[in-house]
Amino acid sequence: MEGSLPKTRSKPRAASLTRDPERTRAAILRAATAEITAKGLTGARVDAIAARAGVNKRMLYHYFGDKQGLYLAVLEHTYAAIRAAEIGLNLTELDPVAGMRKLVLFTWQYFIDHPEFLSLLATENMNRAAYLKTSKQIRTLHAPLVGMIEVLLKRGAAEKVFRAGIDPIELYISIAALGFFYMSNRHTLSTIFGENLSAPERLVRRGEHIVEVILAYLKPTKL
Amino acid sequence: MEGSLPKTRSKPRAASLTRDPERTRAAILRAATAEITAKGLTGARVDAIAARAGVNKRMLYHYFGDKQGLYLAVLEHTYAAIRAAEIGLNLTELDPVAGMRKLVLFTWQYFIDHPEFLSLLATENMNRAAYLKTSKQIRTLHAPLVGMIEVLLKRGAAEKVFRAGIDPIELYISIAALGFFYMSNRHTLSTIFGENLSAPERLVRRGEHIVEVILAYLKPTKL
Amino acid sequence: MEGSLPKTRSKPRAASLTRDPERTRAAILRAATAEITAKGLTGARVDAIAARAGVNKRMLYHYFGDKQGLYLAVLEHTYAAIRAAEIGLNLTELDPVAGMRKLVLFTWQYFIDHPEFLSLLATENMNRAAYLKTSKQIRTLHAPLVGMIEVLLKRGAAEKVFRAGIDPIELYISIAALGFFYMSNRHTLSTIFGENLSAPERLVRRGEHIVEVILAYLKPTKL
Amino acid sequence: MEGSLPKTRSKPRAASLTRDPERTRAAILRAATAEITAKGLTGARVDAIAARAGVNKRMLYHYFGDKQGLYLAVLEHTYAAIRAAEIGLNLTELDPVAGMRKLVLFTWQYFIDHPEFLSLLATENMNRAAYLKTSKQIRTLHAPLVGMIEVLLKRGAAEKVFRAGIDPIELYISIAALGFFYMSNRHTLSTIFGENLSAPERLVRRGEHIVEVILAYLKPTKL
DNA sequence: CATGAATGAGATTTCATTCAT
DNA sequence: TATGAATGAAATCTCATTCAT
Repeated sequence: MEGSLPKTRSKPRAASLTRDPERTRAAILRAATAEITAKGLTGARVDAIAARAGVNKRMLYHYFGDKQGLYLAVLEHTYAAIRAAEIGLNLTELDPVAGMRKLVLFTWQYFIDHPEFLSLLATENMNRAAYLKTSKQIRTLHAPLVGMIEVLLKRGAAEKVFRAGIDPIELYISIAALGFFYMSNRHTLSTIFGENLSAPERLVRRGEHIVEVILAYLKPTKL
Repeated sequence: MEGSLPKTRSKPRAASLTRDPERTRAAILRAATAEITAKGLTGARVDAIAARAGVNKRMLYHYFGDKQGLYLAVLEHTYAAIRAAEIGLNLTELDPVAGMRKLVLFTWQYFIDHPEFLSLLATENMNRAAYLKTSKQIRTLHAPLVGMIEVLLKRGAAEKVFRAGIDPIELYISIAALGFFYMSNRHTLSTIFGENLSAPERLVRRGEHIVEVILAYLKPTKL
Repeated sequence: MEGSLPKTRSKPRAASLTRDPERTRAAILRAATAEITAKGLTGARVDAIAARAGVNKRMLYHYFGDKQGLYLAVLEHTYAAIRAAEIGLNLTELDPVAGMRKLVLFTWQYFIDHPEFLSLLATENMNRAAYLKTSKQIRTLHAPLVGMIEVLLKRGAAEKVFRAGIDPIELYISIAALGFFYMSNRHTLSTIFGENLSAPERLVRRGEHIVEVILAYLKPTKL
Repeated sequence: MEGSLPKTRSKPRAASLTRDPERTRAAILRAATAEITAKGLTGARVDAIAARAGVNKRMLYHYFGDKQGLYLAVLEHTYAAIRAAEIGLNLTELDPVAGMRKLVLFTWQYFIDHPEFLSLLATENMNRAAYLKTSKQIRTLHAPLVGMIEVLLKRGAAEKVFRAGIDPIELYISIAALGFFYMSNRHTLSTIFGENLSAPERLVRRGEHIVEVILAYLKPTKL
């Protein structure tokens, strides 16, 4: 009978914290992202990642093969995140100036919110993009972005609010550059200029500056 | 308390070829710069640096204390080099627009010519500028640069060729950003945009673009 | 920022024989005690300790952090051993004179049997007890010893077989001194006096001498 | 003429600090004694000795051959010093009790004043007196000391102030032990007993204790 | 006599990875 | 699935000693 008094209790198994493969995998990935973006690929320690994830070291190898495999997983996961975020941007429904402003500010805010993305790009560039080159999806994923910018530029030129002949890739690199460099290099810049560039109000001011620079560049020259 | 006489060590052999401390120090610094900028601080190997410099490993410790001391020396030396080059520009003798153009193009060309500078900054920022903050010279090293830009901006405003109220630090960060990001991230950018951003003629075009962006931003708004 | 994927390391081979953490830890501690007491802290070699323990060198760091941590463990373990042995004496059940005699002879025999204890103390005193001072257990470890001696002295005074007013710490230092110095300095003493102080019968005679000295000191002065 | 105005001054040679072999040798010996007694033989650093002596490292090798030779010189010099001090003790002119008291207090005070002597003995004993055994003088140097004690003991026995049948070597070892151990182990003893054994008034008290212990031992047993 | 740069051997410590349980 | 002890290779750093100047 089920309702009877307990006799000898069955030895309870040690309460394994996870036993949930998905959770374990996710915890490792999160820990690895933090560790690798903080210390770089060679600086990151496998032991530290396992400890941070609260998981046995052996599990890293079980799920990701080796440290390099873990790095690739982190990279893919991080890129996937930014792609997902970009989907929500419906620039083409706005007027050209408002659309451009939105793109610029979105990009800037994304860098503020995702320092791990900046770190990872730095790491990957030091690596001469060795991994990224092996990815087939990456390339096609950026076509829509360039397309969106092209549409904005064309409509802006037609409406005489933008100059004609702007190269969308050159422009996008500049939009990214103005935010990326500020955020990725804010520690050295703060040190050499003796100013705290990470202060929230300073970030707002930087965002406005970037918008100004980009819009000034796009503005048609008056006769 | 220490017992047992030490084993007599084996006799060292023939001494070095140089006996020229300055040369040795410089060779180590050069080798360390190359190795550290290629592999990062944790990725760089002390053995590799010594081998590249053609000196005994022991010398690195003799001259620089330890790996971190060597890294700090590389960092200071690299920063000093760009700031020294900037001083040689003599911008204040030119008219404001020409002076600004010269500064922008110099900065851009410097990044092209000194990829090690870009790498080192990336490494140091991953470290949250921990080493740079310990350097006492660094801060004063940058005052002249900001001063030069201020002079240019003031004279440009007086001559009505620049807008008034431009923040020189904000401006310098943008000048640097437009070149730095392009060069430091050229591997990933080339991959995602499917264009070889390292081609010489492409670099020239980027330089012109940066000048355009900066000058458009500085241009006074017509009424 | 760290670039360049790490070289894949060569695959480790067959694992150890034991897989018995307690045994491994104990083996390392035993080997370290032997090596450090024979050569001193700086003279002891980590490689030699690992070899003597029959374990991989890496394990020393796994269990004890570093060489200093290992030294501290040796120190604590060695002190704990003598204090534990003392507690087993049950002195308080004997009459005062017999109890004191037993304590003196026990202490003397302990020094004969544990030359590593003498060496370790010499090493640590050269260090100005720097390591011992960091140990939290050590202090409390000695309270029982002093307590035991106090009880003996009080009972002896009450029974008029000991003088009153004896300081237990001063007394214990003298008990230890008379044996410790003889054993720890027996090599130089044998040399300068031209007598083999390590001969078994000589050790017995010394033990009797120490008992005599201590009991003469404790004896109440007749009027 | 000597009184004329100076013309071109002869280039003054850099003011070499020493150029005085004896001074240099003595400085090295002093520095080596300090370093070796503080850190032990293996713990002492050749560089540190040279720096402390304010002398070029090469000089150590010039004067003493190698590190081991330097150790031997330190040992010899230190022994020579205690021998010199003992010469002034004219114990045999005093009455037995006063003479014994003087010997005990002299020995105690010598240990207080010469901690380097204690350290060196500890080091040499760890070394199993390997060096001391090679010295031919050492042995004969201690005969007078033993002789002095024998005379005191005999006269004391004759005058019925000392027991008969005391072994002078056993006694001397005890006299030395009671002071040596206290001083050489004062760091660990202070730590485990939680009392500052190095305080000046504490040292005075210890001296009195040692005298008491020794005289109680020598006292004839009343019938 | 004096300097200090240079050396080779070897010390301690770190690391990604694997294996017994 | 999960644990953490164990491993070999290689990293950083130290040291007594020698040599060119």
